[in-house]
Amino acid sequence: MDKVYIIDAGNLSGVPYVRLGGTGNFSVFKTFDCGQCFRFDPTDTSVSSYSVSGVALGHHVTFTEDRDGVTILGSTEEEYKRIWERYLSLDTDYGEIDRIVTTALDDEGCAVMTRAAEAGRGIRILRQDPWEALCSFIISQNNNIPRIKKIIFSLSEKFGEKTEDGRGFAFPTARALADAGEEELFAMKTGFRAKYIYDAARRVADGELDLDAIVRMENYADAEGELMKIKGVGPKVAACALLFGFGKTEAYPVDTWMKKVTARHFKSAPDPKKFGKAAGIAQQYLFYMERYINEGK
DNA sequence: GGCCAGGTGCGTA
DNA sequence: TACGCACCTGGC
Repeated sequence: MDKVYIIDAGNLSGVPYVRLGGTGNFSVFKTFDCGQCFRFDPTDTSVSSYSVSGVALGHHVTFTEDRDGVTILGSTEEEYKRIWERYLSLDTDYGEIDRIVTTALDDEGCAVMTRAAEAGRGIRILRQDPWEALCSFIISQNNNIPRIKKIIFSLSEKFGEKTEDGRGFAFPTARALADAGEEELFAMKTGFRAKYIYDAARRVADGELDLDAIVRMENYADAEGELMKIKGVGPKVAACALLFGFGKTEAYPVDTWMKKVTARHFKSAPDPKKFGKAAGIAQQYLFYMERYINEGK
């Protein structure tokens, strides 16, 4: 298992950067291509390197991978340790997670999971902001990724704070969206989801729903139940929010892709409980394998 | 022009 | 409990 370490840090025309080594088990491409996050776009896709840029946790950054490692442009060494190491889950031992994922099922299931883990190796579950994850996956329902991104971008542009470097916009707070009101949200092309976003924003802004308390909840069903009080939040949206924003790695979102992959490779759907806290990563590996197959590569 | 997209709520049996 | 169907919008 590779241990990620800082190679060096410095400034590039006034913009701070950190270079990381030991990133063999971290793929920028797969992490930002697996549909967990809607705020990053590819900015450099040349043969020898790959970059994505976007806003997370209120900061605008660029993540670049090449054969030497990963560079974070827009981050000091201090910010890496305080923010990005955790955001990217680079503090987590994925070797151990992969071991669980590939050994938890029966022989046939393990064979499938071994292939899935190979396909998805390098994916990291991002630790995103709880509110942003919740709101983003409400928007994602019955929707496609380009349009989800577009809606989130325009919501951020209109109701979010500008980032420090002035290159992007933070995701709007629940208070900002609650104050905007349902009609304003509808005007942002959110469609029938406007009332759902508004319901979520209002509950969070009013303190009726305490997202930090949900982060601290030990019991998954309790956390899921709390989120599902919101209109428009069912098991799938709750699972995505809990996995990508609330640190609940036992969450196992089942969507149309997962139904396809399950039907294709398993006699009967695997029981996510068997993966324990690794269920979310198992799900991501299966999901990624299915998308990879469908892209015909 | 109709169908579909990383679901959910609601009405009906 | 278990279905079927509508839902905003944009892209094909």
